[in-house]
Amino acid sequence: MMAPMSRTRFADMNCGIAQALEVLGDWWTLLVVRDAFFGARRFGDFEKSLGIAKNVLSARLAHLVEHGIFAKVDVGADGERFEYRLTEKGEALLPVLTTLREWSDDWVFGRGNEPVIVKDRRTGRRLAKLQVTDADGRPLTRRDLRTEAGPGASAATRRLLTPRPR
Amino acid sequence: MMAPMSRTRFADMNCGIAQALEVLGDWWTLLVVRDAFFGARRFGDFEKSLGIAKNVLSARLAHLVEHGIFAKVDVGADGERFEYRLTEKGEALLPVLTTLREWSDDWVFGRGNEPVIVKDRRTGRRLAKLQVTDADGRPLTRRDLRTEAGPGASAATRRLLTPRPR
DNA sequence: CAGTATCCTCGCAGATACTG
DNA sequence: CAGTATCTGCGAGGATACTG
Repeated sequence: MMAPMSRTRFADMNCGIAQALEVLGDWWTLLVVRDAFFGARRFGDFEKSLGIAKNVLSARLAHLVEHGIFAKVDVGADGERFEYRLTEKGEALLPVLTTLREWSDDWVFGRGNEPVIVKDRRTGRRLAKLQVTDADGRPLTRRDLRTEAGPGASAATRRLLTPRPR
Repeated sequence: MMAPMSRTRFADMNCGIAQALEVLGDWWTLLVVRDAFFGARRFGDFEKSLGIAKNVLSARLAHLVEHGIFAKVDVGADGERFEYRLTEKGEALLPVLTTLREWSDDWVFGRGNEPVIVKDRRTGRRLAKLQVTDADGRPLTRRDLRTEAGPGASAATRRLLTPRPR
């Protein structure tokens, strides 16, 4: 009986998508990057906005630095203070986040307050109706759940990463 | 002493990106979707091309069906045969995969055979040099690792999901 | 404030045997 | 061929105490 193997690594698959996922696929990773686009720089920024455990955040940041997505920059005028800043490689992830948000806008929430109808592409048959509601069952619109872009984000970035006005 | 909590769920975060990751964030999920774009339809198609365990694949497919990304279509002319087909919602994920692939092309591999230089965005300082090599240390180009698009993929899809010719 | 060090626990995933 | 059932285990991630 063979021992169960550890998780398969995608790094040696012959596919750019798999490669990207190997770097970005962890649960928190893309959210950390998102927060960076929203202006988070310091350890505490990420910690507060994500509500992530310190050790996990530490590991994620190290991982992202290791892969050249963040630069750990010494800004220690007074002592040892660091900031995590997006590199060019990191900033190149903006389109990935943008398309994720767009997909979510269109398909996880409705664009306005109408539910999302999931259809089979060929037959056109309705497969599911998706509607996000509040605790009382009243439908929520995408605007009710607006992402808050931090003060550090540029106007252009904020526009890209916040939900489209219907 | 409090018991450690289970993994944080992103579903109730006020952010479309988090919502999308809640659906797509599992390790295999986007690769399964990718294979669907490449023409995979049957259980065995995914199993073979991904080398994924049966039960895991089963769970992933069920998850994707549940979220309306795949439709489980009965094509049982002879008996009980099913196919998993992308719905409209599923097909809308193509831009997500495309931007992931583009990012990988540009930043994980070099575009051609030149290594990727990771720079700090502001200072311009070089942080890392990335180069994919074979077992003997010889640099590989992105073309050496070409993704194979299956026969089921349309020409347009294949073009979008395969590496750019340098 | 910015982490590091521990401990703990479930969730994901691998292997495999089994069913129609 | 298309799964389901079961067992197993790594490891990501949560909580918390501690350090400069």
